[in-house]
Amino acid sequence: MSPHEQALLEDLNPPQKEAVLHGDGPLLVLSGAGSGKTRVITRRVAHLVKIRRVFPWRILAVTFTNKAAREMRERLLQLLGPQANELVVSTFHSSAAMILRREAEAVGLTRSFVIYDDGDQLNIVKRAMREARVDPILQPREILHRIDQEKNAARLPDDMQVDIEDARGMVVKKTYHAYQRLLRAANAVDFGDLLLLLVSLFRKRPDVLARYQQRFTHVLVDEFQDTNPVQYELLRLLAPPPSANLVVVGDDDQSIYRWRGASVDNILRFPEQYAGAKVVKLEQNYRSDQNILEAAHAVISRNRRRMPKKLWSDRPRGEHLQLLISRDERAEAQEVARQIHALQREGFIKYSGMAVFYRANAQSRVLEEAMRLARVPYTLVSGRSFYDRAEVRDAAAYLRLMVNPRSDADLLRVINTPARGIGDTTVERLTDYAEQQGSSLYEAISRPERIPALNAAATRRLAGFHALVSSLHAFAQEAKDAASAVDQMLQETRLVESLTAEGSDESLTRAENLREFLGAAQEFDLNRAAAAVAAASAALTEGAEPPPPELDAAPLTAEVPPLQAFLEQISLVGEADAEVGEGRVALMTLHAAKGLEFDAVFLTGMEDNVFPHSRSLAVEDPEDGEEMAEERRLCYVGFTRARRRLFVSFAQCRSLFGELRYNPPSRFLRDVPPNLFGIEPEAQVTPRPVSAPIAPRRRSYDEDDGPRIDRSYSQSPDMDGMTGDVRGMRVRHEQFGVGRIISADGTGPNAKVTVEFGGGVGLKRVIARFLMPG
DNA sequence: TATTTCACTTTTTTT
DNA sequence: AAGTGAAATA
Repeated sequence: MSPHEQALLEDLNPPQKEAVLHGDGPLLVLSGAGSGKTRVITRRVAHLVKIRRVFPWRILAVTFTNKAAREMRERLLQLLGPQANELVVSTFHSSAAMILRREAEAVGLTRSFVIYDDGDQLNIVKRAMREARVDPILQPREILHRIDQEKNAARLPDDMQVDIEDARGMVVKKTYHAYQRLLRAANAVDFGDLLLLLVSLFRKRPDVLARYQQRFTHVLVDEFQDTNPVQYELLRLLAPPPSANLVVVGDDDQSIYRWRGASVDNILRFPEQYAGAKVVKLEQNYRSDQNILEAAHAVISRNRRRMPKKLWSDRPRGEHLQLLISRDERAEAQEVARQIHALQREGFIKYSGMAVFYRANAQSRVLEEAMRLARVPYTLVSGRSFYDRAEVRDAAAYLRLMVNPRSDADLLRVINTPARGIGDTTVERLTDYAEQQGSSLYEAISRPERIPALNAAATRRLAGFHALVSSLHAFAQEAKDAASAVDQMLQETRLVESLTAEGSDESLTRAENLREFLGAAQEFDLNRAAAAVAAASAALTEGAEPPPPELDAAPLTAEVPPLQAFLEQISLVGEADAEVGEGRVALMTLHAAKGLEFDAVFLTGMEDNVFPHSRSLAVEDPEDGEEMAEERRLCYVGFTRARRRLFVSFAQCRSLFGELRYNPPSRFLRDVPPNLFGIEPEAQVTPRPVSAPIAPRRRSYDEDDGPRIDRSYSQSPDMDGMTGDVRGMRVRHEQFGVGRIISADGTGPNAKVTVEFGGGVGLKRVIARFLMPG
């Protein structure tokens, strides 16, 4: 074995080595959380290139999120040096977009097609509904959702099997038809199209498919459990069963995108589909201390349909999990901030090693406020908040219009931004005319005088707007980098000036955002230049043979003009990629947390209806449903992100949706054995089996119609978190019933509190951990 | 046409 | 509670 090879296999355990060394043919790597799967993928790629002499441009590594792609690219750069730049490492959507751009003509698009986001999609659906003259028995949102589902399932409108009796289905199908027509007319695609159009291209054109099959002899997929049918179909086309070199890596316990059409079956049935596939299990966890791992296992093991496996680790037991109980969501956020401070003061864990998770984005606001107040540096990892701001979207719409003036959705967005006296009436007449002519809006305003029912002023303004767009379009053809195009656009549209002129604080911030947008373009140009240099130097790398000229070895992005590439990044990547925030605590949703790890993790909002989400509880038999199973997996993902410290936190009430809601602690907390919180089973007042909760004494209390708290739960709370503002908090005690905290002393598991109980019991001093929130 | 007001929905998670 | 969209008003 060469020293090179030895270095690549160093510090890998036997199954990891097996996966890296696996020769040709399909391979399924079942990798538990924290079992080093990224390491396996990257080492395997390095091994392919360095030892097995596979050209890097023959390797396609697909991930699910941009974060994962970026991380993988970085690690490969370390392992391979500049050669790594020739690999194709990207998300499903961006690699599909790259290929689609090269083959645009074959699917009825031009190379300069644009990618529509959510909001654009909704507008198109509304238009499609009008044009298809469907009964509005379904809301546009609902229809869009169902169209998305069709796309996820790899079905075009004609593939939809709808019973003629099924009125709703027919509405969806008709709208879907019109929707696709509108997108094509606008030279635009949505997220789903990126995958679906590529699949249908590959199906219709074996010659095109063959080119890519020949090029990509090695395909690797990360997070395979989250692929949906289109994605799987794409893989099957590119790397056909049963014998292609397809490596899929995943963990059925971490499948959290069922709602988006992902199907766990893909991973469960892979060994059948690719008969003879080798299966490797990675079950040793290197990340989390025992207590954390056991808690995670306790939660996930209640799911029925799982691939058999159990993570193990030789890591120490570590610290106990900590439960934080607060009165409401503000107190919860404060408490989290306090604990963060404490951890930071201890000095073992830096801000950058901590993360706060929540189920839904709406929960982030309070947390942010508390962090700001407590002066905890944080970054909100929310995919794309910057690019979601109205002014930034306006700017992006102008850019897309520059590249592709036919993009009606973008044109409508900015036709009166900044205000130029083109009102709803004019727009309505314009769209009517364009629809009737079957032309794009841009085309229609090239001769506004032909539009009937428009007055002279409106005609003049439309002509002016047309001149603006066509001037920008002309500029875009020449633009040599993204920043100059953005700069030109900002100047000609006077977007910044009009905001500055408004003078309000808010509009000044928005103007600032636009300058930041220009900055983002400049940064993009710099990165692109650097990448070009790196790619050029890779070609000169010692020992790298030039690819045979008859083969397509060009980087997939080679011919894409800079402005288009920038737009693509905006649509597909968002800002999370920009900077993760050094020295800052990360705030994110549980979904965004997938694939990451932190020394300390705070899991907030651990309440039924929040997490598990109310939607998963709204089904007939929640505990049995696939919804609950997915929430459980999400909880598992959350727990297993933590290396050393895991804090779970809930609030006794929170204002949700405008009103105060009292939610019981999350059922997932009940699954965690109390000893993991540092509570010894002997210390329980009255131990009872979870399966047979005894009716509580104080019936009057439990007869309210609020949600029941399983009393077995009262064995577990650790009142450590109940520092600070506990006075006045309502609590409940096994024997004494409900009361209100008067005062508290001490901390930790033995903290005592004085409580005034009702029901004639009066003042009592009790140990805090025998109380539960009431 | 532009601006203001008021009723109304919205909150699951992301490419 | 806040942001959106439609109706009412200037």
